[in-house]
Amino acid sequence: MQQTRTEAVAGSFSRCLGFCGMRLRLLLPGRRWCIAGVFLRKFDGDSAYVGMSDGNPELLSTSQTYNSQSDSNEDYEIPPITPPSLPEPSLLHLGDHEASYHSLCHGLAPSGLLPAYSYQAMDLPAIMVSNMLAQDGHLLSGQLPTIQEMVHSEVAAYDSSRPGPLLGRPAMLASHMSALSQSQLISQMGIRSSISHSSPSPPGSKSATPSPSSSTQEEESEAHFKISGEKRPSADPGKKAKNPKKKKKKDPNEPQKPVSAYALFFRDTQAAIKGQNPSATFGDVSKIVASMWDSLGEEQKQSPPDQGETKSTQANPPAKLLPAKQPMYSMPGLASFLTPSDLQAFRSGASPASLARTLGSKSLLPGLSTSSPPPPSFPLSPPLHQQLPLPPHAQGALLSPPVSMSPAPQPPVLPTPMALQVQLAMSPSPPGPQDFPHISEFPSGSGPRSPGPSNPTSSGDWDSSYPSGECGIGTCSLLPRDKSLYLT
DNA sequence: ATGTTGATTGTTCCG
DNA sequence: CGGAACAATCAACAT
Repeated sequence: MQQTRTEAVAGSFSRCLGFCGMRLRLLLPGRRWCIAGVFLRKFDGDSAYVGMSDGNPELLSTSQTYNSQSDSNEDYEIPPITPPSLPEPSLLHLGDHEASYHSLCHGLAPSGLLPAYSYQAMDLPAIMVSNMLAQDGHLLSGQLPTIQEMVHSEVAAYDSSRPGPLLGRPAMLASHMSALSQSQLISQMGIRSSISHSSPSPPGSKSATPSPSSSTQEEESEAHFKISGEKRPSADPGKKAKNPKKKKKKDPNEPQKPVSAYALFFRDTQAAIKGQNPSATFGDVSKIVASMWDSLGEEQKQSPPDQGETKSTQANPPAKLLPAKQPMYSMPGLASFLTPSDLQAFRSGASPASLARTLGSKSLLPGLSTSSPPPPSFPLSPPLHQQLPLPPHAQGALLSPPVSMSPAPQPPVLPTPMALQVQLAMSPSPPGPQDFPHISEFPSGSGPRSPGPSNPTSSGDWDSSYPSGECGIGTCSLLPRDKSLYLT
C-alpha cells in the first residue's frame, strides 16, 4: 500500500524537475510542468498546493491517483517509520525548505517511487502554505487563511473552492505521526510564520477582552463584572489554592510586554506540529519546539527578543525592510512544512538532541553561517532529509530527470495569489547579494518562467533559467533567516 | 513570572 | 438543575 500510494504521489506531483531556493519545478500529470516560484505547498495527503510562478497557487491533486489505487484514503496504514538517518548538519544548511520539497519531489528514486517515509510525510495533514504575500508583496492575510487555520481546519478555505481532493485528514495520522525533521519544521515555519502573523488578531477573541476602561484595575474589574454580569473569579477552589500566586491578575491596561522570541517561535511551530500530529500533547509539542529552538542556534537566540511586535523596536528597521503590510515578525514559520517524520523523530525519542545537533544553527541559517557546508553526502536514495543544498548545477543533475514535458499552464486553484514571502525574509538583512531579481520576475506569472514556453527539459535549462546564485546559499538563506526574524 | 496553545475544570448566572 | 458563558488552570519549555 505504501508503495502504491507513494507511487501515486510521485506520479502526481512529485516529479521534481528541479528545485532551487524558492523555486520548484514540477512535473505535473499530463506531462505538464510548472514552476512553482514560490511556495508553499500544502499537503493534506491528497493534494498539494504549490505556489505558481505567477503567484497563484497551483493545486496538484493526487486524489485521483490515490483513489484509483488505494482502497481508502482515510485509513492508511502507516507503520511507524523510522526516519532515515538524519542528514549531516552540513547537508541541511541550505535547505530547510528544500527538505520539505524533497520529501515530495524527489521522484528520482530509482524505482520511481518515493520512499515510504516520504510518502508518509505527504500523508500528513496539514502542512502548509506559505507565501501569503501577494504578488506585490502585500500580505494576503485577509484572503488566505492563516496557517493555523489551515492546519486546524484542514484547509477549509481551499476545500470550499475545491471539491475534491483536498480533504484533510487530520486525525488520521495522529497516531502515526511520524517524524519530522527539525530542519523541515524550521524551514516550514519560516515560510509560514509570515502568514500567521499577518493576522495577529488572536482567534480566541474570548480572552481578548478589550478592556475598555483604564482606571484602577480592581475597581474596574469589579465594575466590569457587575456590568457585564460576569462573575469575578471567585476564590478559587482547589487548584488555585495549589498555586495561588501563580497568576496574579495583571492590569488589563498594562502594556503588553514583548513576547519572547521563543514564545513566538512556539506559536508558529506548535500549529504545524499539531497539525501534523493532532494527538500530540502540549508537553510533546513543547518538547519538540524546544528541541527545534535549540537547533536554531545560539546566535539567533541571543538576539533580543523584541521583535517587531514590540513597539519599541520599531525604531529598528525591520519594518522598513519588510514590505509594508508585513508583519514585523514575519519570521517564516517552520510550521508549514512539518513533516510527520520529523515529529516522529522527536517523539520516537529520536533524540531531539541529535536532531538539534543536526539542525545546528548553521543549517538553519545558511545565510548567516553558510560556513562549512560539507559536501553533500546525502544518500542516493534520499531520504527524507535530502534537503541538501546543492549547488544549482548539482541540484539540477540530481533533481531533474530527463523528462519531456509540455507546457501547460494551469488555472490557479486559489484565487489568492501566493506571494513570495521570501522577499520578506530576504529583505530584512541581506547578508549577501540578495536581491532576488528572479522574484520580481515571478510575479508576472505569465512571465517566461511560467509554465509556458520554457521547456525545461534539462537541468541545464533550469539552471540557466535561474542563476546559479539562486540555489546558492544566498537564496536559500532566506529560510534560515527565519529565526532571525523572530529575534529581530 | 510570563508567554506560547488547547483542553479541562470551575464558577456564576439564567431559565 | 441544566446549560451557557466565561475564567482559571495545566502541561513543558524558554526567557
